[in-house]
Amino acid sequence: MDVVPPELNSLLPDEIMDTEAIVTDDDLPAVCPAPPNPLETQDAPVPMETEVPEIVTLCTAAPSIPVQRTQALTTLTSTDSTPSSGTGSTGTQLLLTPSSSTMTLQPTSLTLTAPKPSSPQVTGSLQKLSTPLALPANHQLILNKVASSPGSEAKPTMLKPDGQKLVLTTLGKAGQPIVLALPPGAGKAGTMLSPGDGKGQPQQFKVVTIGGRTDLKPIGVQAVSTASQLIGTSQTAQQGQQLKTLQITKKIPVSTAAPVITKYIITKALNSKGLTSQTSVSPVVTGRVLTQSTPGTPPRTITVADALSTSGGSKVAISPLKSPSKLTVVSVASPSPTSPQKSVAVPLSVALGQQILTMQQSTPTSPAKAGVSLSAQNVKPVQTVSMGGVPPQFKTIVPLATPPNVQQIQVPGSRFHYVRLVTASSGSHTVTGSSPSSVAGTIQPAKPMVVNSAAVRMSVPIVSAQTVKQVVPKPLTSASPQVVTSQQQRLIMPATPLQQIQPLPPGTLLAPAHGQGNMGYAVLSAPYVTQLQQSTIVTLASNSGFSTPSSVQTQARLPLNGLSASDSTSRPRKPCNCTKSQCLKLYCDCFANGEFCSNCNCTNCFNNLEHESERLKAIKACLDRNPEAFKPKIGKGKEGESDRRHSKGCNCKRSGCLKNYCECYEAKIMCSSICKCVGCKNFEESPERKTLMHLADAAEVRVQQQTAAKTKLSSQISDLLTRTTPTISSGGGKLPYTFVTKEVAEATCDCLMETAEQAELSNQSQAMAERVILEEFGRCLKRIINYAGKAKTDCC
DNA sequence: GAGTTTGAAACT
DNA sequence: CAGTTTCAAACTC
Repeated sequence: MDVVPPELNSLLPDEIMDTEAIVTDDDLPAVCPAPPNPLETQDAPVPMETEVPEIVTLCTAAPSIPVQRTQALTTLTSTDSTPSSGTGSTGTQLLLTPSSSTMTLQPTSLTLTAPKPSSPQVTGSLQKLSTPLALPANHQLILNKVASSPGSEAKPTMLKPDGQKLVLTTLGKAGQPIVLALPPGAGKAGTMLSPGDGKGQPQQFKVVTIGGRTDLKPIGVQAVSTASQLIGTSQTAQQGQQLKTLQITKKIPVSTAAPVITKYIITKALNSKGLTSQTSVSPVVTGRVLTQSTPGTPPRTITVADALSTSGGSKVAISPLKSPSKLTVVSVASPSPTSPQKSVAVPLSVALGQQILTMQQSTPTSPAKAGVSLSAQNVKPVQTVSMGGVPPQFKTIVPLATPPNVQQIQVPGSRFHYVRLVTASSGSHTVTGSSPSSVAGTIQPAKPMVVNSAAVRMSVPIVSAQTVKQVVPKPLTSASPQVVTSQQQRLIMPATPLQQIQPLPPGTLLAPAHGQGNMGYAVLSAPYVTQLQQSTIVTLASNSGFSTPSSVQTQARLPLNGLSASDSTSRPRKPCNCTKSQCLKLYCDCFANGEFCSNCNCTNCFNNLEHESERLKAIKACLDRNPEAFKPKIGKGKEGESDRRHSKGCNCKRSGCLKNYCECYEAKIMCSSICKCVGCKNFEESPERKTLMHLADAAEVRVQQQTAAKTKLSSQISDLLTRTTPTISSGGGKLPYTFVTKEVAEATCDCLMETAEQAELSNQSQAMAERVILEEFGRCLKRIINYAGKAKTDCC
């Protein structure tokens, strides 16, 4: 069994997990469908967003590349999702030619094409990257733009403020990591990545390196420096950004070769201002990196294909959450082709906020082909259905056509919840454990195609999505359904406290992975994980050859609502009790919050994966009625007003806005000018409100004090009794001291507290109260001793 | 826990 | 857009 290495968790930058660091952008479209793939005509055309997503395609240009499986990644092409895009003189090209002898890559070219005519930066600029890459020693290739158009680097303005830098890194395979960095100029091309929302958001710069040797850290460093340069040159606003490099070492079994130690180096840009919203991390999938979330950037599709033969095709979709939220990366296993030479084009489709990054594996049958073809068009496995007006958070990707088994793994101390999806073909692998030390062991040596992935959370901008894309499960078209012994799917899902994220509906995409790669990845939002937990897991287990379904059952289960136990306690979600709405109307809080119902008391609930189609219809209906239906009701008020206010205002008539019927009061905010309430008492100077507040505060303090007192008392009593009992005798002999249980101590505390309260209520003096309490305590002790003695006697 | 009240959502 | 109905949560007893 593969277990997500705990190291991934520990090594992942905090910012990744920090939802607060996520930048939200309402303008981002939820999902960017990948451009139709000419090669895969059977797929229905992917609906396009209103905003045309740009696509970045990484593909290997050299079909004839020597079989050394390694970096087939040769071409990076970013094009507008528009089919016709990409032609234009405006394209920017980056040429990369690895000079390192150690590199198995054929001289290739990295081409970035930004078809956006409107972006001046891109226009007519052809940039070449210095091909002679340094670092042959460590097998690292870092692409830097050697000659860039004068404007690109020199002019920070060239980059849109919110422009995002695209850093493509590595794919390195055994000891040959490659880092591709798109310089600002390229980023321009990157305009594709950062469409001009004009939000002025700082660029994000992330470098992720996967695979390669253990000594890759330097790469990260270098990448960092590069990134820093880029940042410094391209974006003035982002000065002071810091980069962190994470290194994750994994042993990745290769099909026929000995296991290779692969290191994941995640370099992230940190905003010196506090790591906040500007940080994002490129998801690392199966040794591939692909994505960057770019808050404020328009929908874009990035497709990357690399020559990694070991990985299975997969698609990754990250659905934007209503607000920053956690994303889950799910690896999807698919039948792997029999082709020994695993040259696989792996289109990765990831939707970040409005970006979709499509990873797909084309399963070439050519035995000796290291060549990788990759294009956005290969996104076929995933079908995106446009749901007009559906918010991004509802962007949904329908479960895999061939649902995998899911195994949930919770790594102690990790904020991520891992769920592994295991395809039916998987053997009887069992989870080896989540201990950090088992990293290398987490991957079955027998699984040649297993690729490591890192859990990455990306910042997902809030999208005011006008469209919803739904990914429909596609039938596996991959060639040979050869059964692979180790097809595994791993779902990595960070679970963060809900309060940190806006509840998000399923925004996930699970695309059937094709090809040899046994791993696919998808990003799931927590609700989906919950659903998977509820349904898919079991279902899949049943129909799969998975020999140890029980193991699935016994896997650490995700806490409710995708929250860890601690998280759940921090903000438990109230279960709904809907009876007539099928939980498909806004009456239902779960639905309104974009969550699946989980552990609710509802009847005839349709707010789950089993009724995804109905649910989507309902979502659409709600959005038709009110496009803002799923947006947070509590938002920022106008200038001069309170920071928080109800977006629509309340309409209370009888509650005085001082009961929880009032949405303003419930949100603990005061009514504003837009409220239409009658007899409102929920305003700053309201005496009633102040009284309520004081009462509430007093009550809260009282509860806290009582709790603290009880705890302390319990501890003291327990300690006292524990120490004294052995010597306490009743009728001679020692009493069993095990009778002082927690329950006994607590019961004693309850008695004392009750006595204290009665004394307080009867207005007794403190001295008197203390006396009464002590007397009660004495009685309690006596009773305890008596019972203990009796128990001893009975026992004897 | 049952019944009532309340206001948002849905409907007309 | 206004009035009415439906609905589920909040509240009361």
